[in-house]
Amino acid sequence: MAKPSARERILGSYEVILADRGPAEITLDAVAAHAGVSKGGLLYHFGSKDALRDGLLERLERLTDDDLERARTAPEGVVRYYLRSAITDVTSDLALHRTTMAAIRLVLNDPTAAEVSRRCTERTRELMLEHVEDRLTAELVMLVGEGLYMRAALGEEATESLLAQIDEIADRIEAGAPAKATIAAGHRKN
Amino acid sequence: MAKPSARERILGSYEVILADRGPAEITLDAVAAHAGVSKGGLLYHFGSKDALRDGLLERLERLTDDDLERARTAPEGVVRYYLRSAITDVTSDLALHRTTMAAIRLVLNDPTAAEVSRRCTERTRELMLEHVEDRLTAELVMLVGEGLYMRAALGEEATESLLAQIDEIADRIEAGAPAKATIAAGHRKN
DNA sequence: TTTCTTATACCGTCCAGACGGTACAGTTTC
DNA sequence: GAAACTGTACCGTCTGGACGGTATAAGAAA
Repeated sequence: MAKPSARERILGSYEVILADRGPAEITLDAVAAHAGVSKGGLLYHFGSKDALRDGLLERLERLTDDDLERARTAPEGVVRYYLRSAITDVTSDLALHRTTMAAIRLVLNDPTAAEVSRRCTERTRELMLEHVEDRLTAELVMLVGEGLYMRAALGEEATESLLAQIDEIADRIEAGAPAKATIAAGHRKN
Repeated sequence: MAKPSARERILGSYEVILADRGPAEITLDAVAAHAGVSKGGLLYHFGSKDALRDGLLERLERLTDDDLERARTAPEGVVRYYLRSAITDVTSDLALHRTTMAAIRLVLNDPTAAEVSRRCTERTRELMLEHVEDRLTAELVMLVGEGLYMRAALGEEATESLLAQIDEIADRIEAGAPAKATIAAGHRKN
């Protein structure tokens, strides 16, 4: 990967600036400069700022699907895989994490772009539901994960100390879940 | 209450636009129009856009402190109070919620303003630590709450169905905590 | 083999409009 | 009569985006 295509580089710069400096500082000039490309060059690949946004969201969806596939086959199970990556990603340089951070910033800046992000969450939730005993467990795992992403987005230090406690977290969250066969002994919603 | 001062109205409009439409659409003109005030009038009260931001963050800090005081004396306990308001606030029109949403959008747009928000989180965490048995419990409660705020900020529908499950959520999270006192049995107060 | 054509991948400049902010004179409200 | 505005006019800067030009390489045509 000595030389990623200019297009990829531009998209990467877009993400980095979004994730590190926030939407307030994202301009075509800034992206072009960071990517080592002229503004004209940038506009050759992405005809508008909106196209840049669409490119990011597209990438987010692709990377998320890849990650869900990895989660599905993770030996530790979906719950622990999800929690682990929500914690680890904060410091790791996984492409998905950077893309996610950028997307969060983007969507919170301009709520009209929220659909893709919602779709990604929804798919994660579906996968989670297939792998836990009840709805509440899935909900809590998701919420803890979203909390971690929130912290990362707010620029708080990584909570790496949680890494060693993943098993305990998962155990606690699953603690009250009904045993395998039946769903929720009191309330079920449709 | 029939007529809040123009200053308060302006700040309110600033919050509403931030929370509903996002930082991308916040301009002095938009705020002035929404508040029913001329641009000159706006600038009379807030000499610059930054002053508007500072006003919001100041209000956030004040409302947060008020809320922490309420949490401290809530009969259901800090944990349940915190979870309940993180769920309820999504739909309720409490001033704190709107201010928080606006602040989240603001901070994620311009990370340099993150300090106040961090301070509020820190104070909440401290209170939480005083009222739970161990660190992990506090951490999980906070994370679930932050997850809920994240969802609200992303514009997802309120998870009101969780309201009925607050006790179960709290029980699960506290499940593995070293038992200093009876926790799961009933509401514990301090 | 040289020339012409076409496609791709850019560069650099320019411009209209938006935005933050200033200035200030006039008007209403307390 | 002061404080709290309104309204208008204006300025400098930044930004997105349009546009025309350039370099290069690969084929097709002569």
